[in-house]
Parts: sequence; structure tokens; C-alpha cells
Amino acid sequence: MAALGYTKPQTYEELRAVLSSGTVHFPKRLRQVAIFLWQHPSEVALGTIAQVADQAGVQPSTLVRFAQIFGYSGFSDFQALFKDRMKGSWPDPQGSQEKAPEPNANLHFLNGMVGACQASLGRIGTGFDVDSFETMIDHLAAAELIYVIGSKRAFPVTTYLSLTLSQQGVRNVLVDNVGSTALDQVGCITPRDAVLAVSFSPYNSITPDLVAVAHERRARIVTITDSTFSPLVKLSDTWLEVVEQDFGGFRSLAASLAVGMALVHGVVAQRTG
Amino acid sequence: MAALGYTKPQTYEELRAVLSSGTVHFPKRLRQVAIFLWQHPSEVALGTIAQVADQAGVQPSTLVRFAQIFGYSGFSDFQALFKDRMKGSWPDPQGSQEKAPEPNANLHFLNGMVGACQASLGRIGTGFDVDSFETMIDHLAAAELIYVIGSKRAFPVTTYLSLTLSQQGVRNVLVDNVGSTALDQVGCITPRDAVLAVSFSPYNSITPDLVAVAHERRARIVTITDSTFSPLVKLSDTWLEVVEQDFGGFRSLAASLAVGMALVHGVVAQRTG
DNA sequence: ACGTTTTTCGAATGATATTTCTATTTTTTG
DNA sequence: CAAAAAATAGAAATATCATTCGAAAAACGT
Repeated sequence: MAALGYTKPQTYEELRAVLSSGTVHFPKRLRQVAIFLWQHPSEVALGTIAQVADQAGVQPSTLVRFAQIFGYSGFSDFQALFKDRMKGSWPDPQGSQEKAPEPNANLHFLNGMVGACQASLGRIGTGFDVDSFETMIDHLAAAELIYVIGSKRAFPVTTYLSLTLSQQGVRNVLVDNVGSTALDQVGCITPRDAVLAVSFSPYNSITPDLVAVAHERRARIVTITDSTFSPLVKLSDTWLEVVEQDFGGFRSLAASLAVGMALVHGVVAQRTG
Repeated sequence: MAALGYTKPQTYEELRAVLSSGTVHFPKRLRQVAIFLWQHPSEVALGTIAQVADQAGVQPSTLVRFAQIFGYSGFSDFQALFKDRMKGSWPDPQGSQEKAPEPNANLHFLNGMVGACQASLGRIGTGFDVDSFETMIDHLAAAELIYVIGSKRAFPVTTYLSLTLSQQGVRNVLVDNVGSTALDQVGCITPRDAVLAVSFSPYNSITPDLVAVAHERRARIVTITDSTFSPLVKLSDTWLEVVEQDFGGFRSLAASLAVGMALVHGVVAQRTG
């Protein structure tokens, strides 16, 4: 185990913090190692133990010892810190493009749209109702069959939900109202089923009607919607508020999709776990 | 030696140029490899052959074959390209925000998903092909009727595109293949029409077939896809690369939706302005 | 539909990287 | 200054990785 009182650093930042804190005093070679990986982290991430040792001017075994002092089983474990830190940060193609103030109207709109999406996503972090989220997963995981309902703007969300559920082996029915058969479909719902409804304002689609039928038939109902005023709220066992921003009248769906994917993931995890 | 007329690429940029030139035609697995390392270069740089092969969904030996086609002795040689490119580009110390350690597995996934969405959106800013974007708008605005085509993961995008177009008064046909009538629908396309196709890897849906028909019927074809290896590229008058990030196998659609909305907005603006 | 060529897979092999261990050197301490 | 403790280097052992190769499958052309 770690020869230090510390628990072993889980991230590169933690490691750096420990190193810079000055609380650890290394003998010569180990200090050499510490200095090298402070100054050349990318070499550590990319190289083999032999290459790193060579560049740092120490023996490979010294690197292993160093790693073990921090509680790692060996160099590979330790190196993973550096790799993780580096992952996802691929250098951009050197376009040297200056963030030009957008002269182009269409591009301006694109940027605005991207901004709206990011704002929507950002709101998930604040005031997210974790309990409701968990409960929704419970209900959906317990269901015999999941009915996915949503129209108009919500329809893209439900199609993706349905597709993903199916790909994960979770049986579900996408109530798409092709052939105007939606009411007949929800007429087949049993109390052992669950409904996953998605609806955004204005709430003038048939979604509330369909969910009302499901409610009468005593199915569990979980809802993603964008305000407490949604007619679905009073029909639902649990619901989650996801507010999408819009730009120039075009609304983002990014947050709803992200939350939806997380729901699917949770259901799968619960069923298989 | 290299099975190609080319001398082997000495840098990552050269490799990328060769790949995007479209002059090389790969069989299925090798194409898979090409797509993966196009989209996840950092995984290639940081991983072992086994890890990369796993993520790309191929055998390790396939990676070796791929490298050898380009004249390298093996994977290690080839990987050096990626490592070199990455070297020296250590990510900046992030703004010291402490990531609240997420105790809840489901919440952790949600955060990851949000991150994937934001990363996808972020990539729009860098290296976005404005010219293609403008040309796409021109083509679509000039069309008599717009056919919107996309299956599987792309379908949520096309439904939203079709809905939004209709709401903005732009007549369009969503080729949804309900009743397996998609081929008959595209059989009605005329040279005055335009096709807006959306397709992501793996490109194993009927979308390429449908677009091929439209191409024969001399319609303008504009495409949103995620790599130059999409079979739609060679059929398209203009195309745009939109790379979506994934988290735990669940892929974001945020960037594609944002770009799609911007396209719709541009078409409307051009028609009414 | 058949035979040929190309491509893929997976196990066996060879190479390399990592870790462990011990003799030796250096540092610390009484 | 000597003895004990700690640290180091280097070699040996182990584990992992990369590559090769032949059989099976798929694709292609006739």
C-alpha cells in the first residue's frame, strides 16, 4: 500500500497537488522522477517505461518504485493517470482561425443555436431532481412493457429513446400514431406496463389524451416535460422538468435527449445489474 | 512495401489527407478502422493495439494489416504518427474547478452524456466548413420539394428537420419508410427537387440505397454525415462533416440537430429574403 | 451457380515491456 | 567512525503486447 499517509491520487490533478504541496521529500533519484513528470507529462503518457526512464535519466525500476510509493501496483497503473488526462484533448487542426466576429448571418444563427443547446445542457447541472430521476428509472425498469409517447417536437426524442431502448434489449412500443392507431395502441396498456411520455409546451398535441387513457388503465406513468403546468404532471407518478432554450424560435432538444439517454442507461443497468 | 502508389505518410496530416482524398477504397473491416482512427485519434495514440482494436470493433491483426497497407512494418510504427502529433500538446490546467465527485452511478452517466453533447457542439466551432454549409442552403432553397432521408440514429434528426421545415412553410417529404414505401417515394423525385440526407456510421441502413436512387434521378443531394467514408459522400453535391461524441456507447445528436436547425433557418431566410 | 480471389478471423509465435529480486552503494544515526 | 537503514542499479523472470500465418468466410467475376 501507499507508503504515505495519503490515499493514492485518482487524477493527474491530485497527483500534481501532492507533488507541489512539498510535504513529500524524495531521495535523489525519486526526486529526479518527480521533476521529470512534472515537466514532461506528455512523454510519460505516450512513452514506454524504458523510454521515460531513459529520458528522466533513471532506471525503469525506479519508476516502478515511484509509482508504488503512491500506492499503485506499478508503472502501468500510474501511467493511466497521464493517459486519462490527455485523452480527448487532440490538438486541433492548426487552422489558426481567429474567432472572427461572425459576418455571416447563417453562421451567426448556427452559433446561436449551439449556444442554446449548451445553455440547455448547462441547466441540467443545476436543480436537477435526482430523486425523481431515480424513481423514474425504478418504474421503467419494473415495467413489463414500456410505451413511449411524444408528438411534434417531442417526437424526435421519443424515436431516439425507442431506438436506444430496443438496441439495449428493452422491449418497448413507440406510439407514433401512424395510421391514427395511437388510441388503440394505448388501449392495450395494462397496469404492469409503464409509459414514458415526453411533452413540451404548448401542450396541444394528443399526448395528454393518450397519457390520460394510460392513466385510467392504471399504468405507471413517468414524464419528461418543461414546466409544472404541463397537463401530464397531474397524470404522472413521477416527472422531471427539462427546460430547453430556444434561439430565434428554434428550440434545442439537446437536454431532453441527454436526460433520455441517461434514463435508458439507468433502466438497462437496473435490469441487468 | 506499400500496396498503394503512395509513399507512406510521414505525418498524421499526410495520413489524413490520403484518407480523405477518397482515392483509397477499403473493404468493410479496414474501412471501419479508417473511420475509427479518423474520429478517435487520441485513443489510437494512447491505447494498446488490443484496446484500439476492441474499441474499433475489429481484430488486432486487422490493425496491423491496415498499417501495412500504408507501408508501415506494423501497428507500432503506425501508432508513432499519432503519438508524435499528440506530443507536446498537454492539455491546459483546467480552471481548477473541483469536479464534485459523483456518488451516484446514474447521475455520473448523465453528466458524461451532457459532456459528450457539449463536446460535440464544441467541435462545430473548429474546422466547420462554411462554404459547404452555404452551398447546402443554396441547393435546398432552390429546390421545388425537399426530401428528408435518414434512418436509425439519424431518424430523430430527420423527423425534427421535417417538422421544423413544415412549421416554417417549407414543403418537404420525410422519407420514413412506413409501409416500406420509401423506394416508391424516392422514385417520384425529379431533377428540380433536393434531398437532405443524414447518415452516421455504421452506414448499413437503407439510406445509401435511397440516396443512390435520388442521385440517378438527378436531384440535388446534400448530406450531413460523420466522416468522408460515408457512402453518401460520393453521391452528394455538397456534404458536411458533423462528428458526434459518445459516452458509454450512447451517442449524442446535439451537434447534428444544431446544424440541421441552422440549415432550416438558412433556407427559410433565403426563400423569404 | 461455380470457381477464384480477396478479406477476415483467431490461435500460435516471437518480441517487448513491466515487474520483481538481490547485490551493491549511498545515506543516516548512534 | 562504524553499523544499520534506505535507496539504487541491473539482471532475471513474468506478463503483456504485437505480429505472423493458415484456415475459414466473404466478395467478386465469369
